[in-house]
Amino acid sequence: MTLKSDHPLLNSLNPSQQEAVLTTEGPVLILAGAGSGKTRTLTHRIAYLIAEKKVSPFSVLAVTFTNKAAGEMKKRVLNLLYGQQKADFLLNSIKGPTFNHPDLPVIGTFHSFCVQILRKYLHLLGFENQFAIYDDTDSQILMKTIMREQGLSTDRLNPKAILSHISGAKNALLTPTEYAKQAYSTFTQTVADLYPIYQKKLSQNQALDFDDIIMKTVELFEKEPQVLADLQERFQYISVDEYQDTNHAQFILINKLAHKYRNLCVVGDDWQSIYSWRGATMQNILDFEKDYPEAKTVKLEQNYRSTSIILDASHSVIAKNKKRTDKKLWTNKEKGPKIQIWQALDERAEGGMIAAEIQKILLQYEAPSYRDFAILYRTNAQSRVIEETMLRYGIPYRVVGGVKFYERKEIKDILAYLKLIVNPADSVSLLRIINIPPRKIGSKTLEALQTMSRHQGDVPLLSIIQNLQTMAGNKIELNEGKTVTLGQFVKLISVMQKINHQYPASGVIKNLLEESKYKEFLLDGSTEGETRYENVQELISVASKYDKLEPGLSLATFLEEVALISDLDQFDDRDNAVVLMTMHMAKGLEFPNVFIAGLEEGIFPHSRSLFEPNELEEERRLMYVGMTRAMERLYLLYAERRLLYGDIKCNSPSQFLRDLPAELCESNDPKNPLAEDGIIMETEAKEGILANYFGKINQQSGLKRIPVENEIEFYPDEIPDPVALVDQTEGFLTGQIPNFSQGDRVRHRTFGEGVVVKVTGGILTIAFSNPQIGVKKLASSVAPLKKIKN
DNA sequence: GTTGGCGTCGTTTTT
DNA sequence: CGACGCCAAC
Repeated sequence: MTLKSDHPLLNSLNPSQQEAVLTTEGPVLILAGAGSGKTRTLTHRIAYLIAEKKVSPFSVLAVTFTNKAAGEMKKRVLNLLYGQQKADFLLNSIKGPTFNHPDLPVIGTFHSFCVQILRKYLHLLGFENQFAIYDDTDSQILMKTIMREQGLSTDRLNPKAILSHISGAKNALLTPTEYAKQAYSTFTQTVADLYPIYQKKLSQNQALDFDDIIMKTVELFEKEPQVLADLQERFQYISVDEYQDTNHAQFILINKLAHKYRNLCVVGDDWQSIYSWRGATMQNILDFEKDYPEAKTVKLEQNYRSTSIILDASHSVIAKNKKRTDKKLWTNKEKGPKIQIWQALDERAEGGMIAAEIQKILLQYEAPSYRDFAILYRTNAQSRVIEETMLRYGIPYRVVGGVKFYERKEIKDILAYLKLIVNPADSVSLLRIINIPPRKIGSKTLEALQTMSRHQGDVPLLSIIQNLQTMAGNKIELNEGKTVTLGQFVKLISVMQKINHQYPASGVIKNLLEESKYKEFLLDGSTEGETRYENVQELISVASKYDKLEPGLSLATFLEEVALISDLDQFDDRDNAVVLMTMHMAKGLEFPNVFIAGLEEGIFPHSRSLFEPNELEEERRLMYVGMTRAMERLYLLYAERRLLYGDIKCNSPSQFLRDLPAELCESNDPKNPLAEDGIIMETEAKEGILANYFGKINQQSGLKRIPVENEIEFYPDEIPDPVALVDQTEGFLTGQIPNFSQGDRVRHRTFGEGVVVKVTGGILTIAFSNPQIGVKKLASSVAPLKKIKN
């Protein structure tokens, strides 16, 4: 291949990247390792197509998984094409998708791209083009309603589990009939019964759930060949980012689109496939060369992100996986500091060690700022304690994900109102807010309305209420008072619909707050109410970004984007704050300093995947993703014991630590977390701690040990901390919580009931009523004990 | 119809 | 430990 390295779009790229850019025609598979300049290559390739190959931007499509990735790509492509000034101007002046813009490429997520198509063509499938988009919560409410109607108890059958099976079916493009054919158990049979009802209800509400958005688009392509042909003709050059995360439906969707011109460029890394639980099939990327035999494959193996120590260590972790392609990343970067493996006393000390280290680095080096640090974890629940520590240390932080803004009650309420205003058929939204603020419309009234709706062929509830006014003397036992109340609600909605024709999105919300009395309802004098009101104000400011659009369209566009927004999109890397997020969320990001917390068996790898080899491999890929976020320093932490689901647990250090080469690491653990026999098994809490304190010290692997710092210093002095402290003289742990005294009756999780006969420091001597167990000594701070009434 | 108290339940990752 | 659902009392 001749290298035109003097070309401005090529001269900053390495040879493999250039090759990827220059292969403009036909299918291309770019296997891009972590930190290998994947986005850079993709954006340069798109810019090259347009600027050099004179492909019309209108014919270019690039699909990503997150809005953030799409936004980033859009920004970078426009920068390359037009320079920063014009790019910024363009980005600011266009709101919403570029689907209908003649001079810009379409760069968006799978979902937003499909929504654009469906807004235009869904009527061909018997839906209205102004459909609503249901999120998980909406779907759950709907499913619960269905199950109640079907007389299925939501106690015995979990609506979430049913929905997740339906989701799986949709990801595999199975219609209710097809799903029913392969139902193999009583549970899947139940799912097979509920799936068609769920679809019918969605359709009555003129709503699609997330999976429908993809599946309906594929259905549209199948049933309307002309639509597909038009789109094939339009999108002659297609790129897909993170191809390893596509599910079957997305795979089919893209293949249909690319079928005619076959100019399909997919980019991905099977080592970073972490969404199989959501239907992603890594097989799509592994099979690309089979699906497109003429494909050109380019491997990007030079890593520009991490030090060689981080790169080598993460490589030895991923190398343990059996199912993966072979590649070897390399770097020009220096070795860098060793990976720090730290054992903390408990989850609070873990947070303390992280906070102290952040402060230490900030003092030691002038350059880093808070935004250079990320704290990653497996589950959102872990963020809480770390957050508290950050607060105590006065370190500015930002939690991405977790308690989600768009899932807050007040936000969902306002959005439900807005959805109903735009789409009066949306009865799920109606049910959510018809009695918020309280209007004395309770379950009795609603049941009556729902019955009427069913008898009239599932007419939307709002129409039922409207008709109540006209058909005087309705036969259902709704007294006049109720009819009046309901009439007021209908009036409110119709007033708001008029307002929607006069004001842009933010104006509609402001009016709504007054008209519906929702503002009064929130501002009840409590501080909590004020916070909620602030959240609503925040929503208004988001909505005001759509104020340039004409009334009506403004609100509709706002709702559409909000429905597909994720919390990652709220993450602003210009914020000067330490970032806390899950490793899933962190994919695609990079930070100079990364802490991974909670490296314990049962947490990471998660307990649910411990016994399933495929899932364990996915956990290991997640570990790989987490580690490769780090540029300079990487810290891996685990706690000796941890408060988990209300109990104190002692988990052994994560098995992934054992995959690390000792010479690349330093540890403060007196035992060796890297060695097989240094691992204590999960045991009764007390035994775990004793094993840790008196257990065999394993020195054989050559792991470099750093001086053990006094863990207590990680708790700030000024704040009294009730957590157990190490009693140096006895070598035992003395607990302050909870306080037991002689004579207390207690219940132990496994030993059953007993009586405290002696208290020495934190050690309780308990006589259990079960003679097989007898008298035991337990550490009060960690034993799973509860006081019970005498 | 609304409120609050109490008990039970389940605890992953998310476009 | 926390969210949520159910039931009993207002």
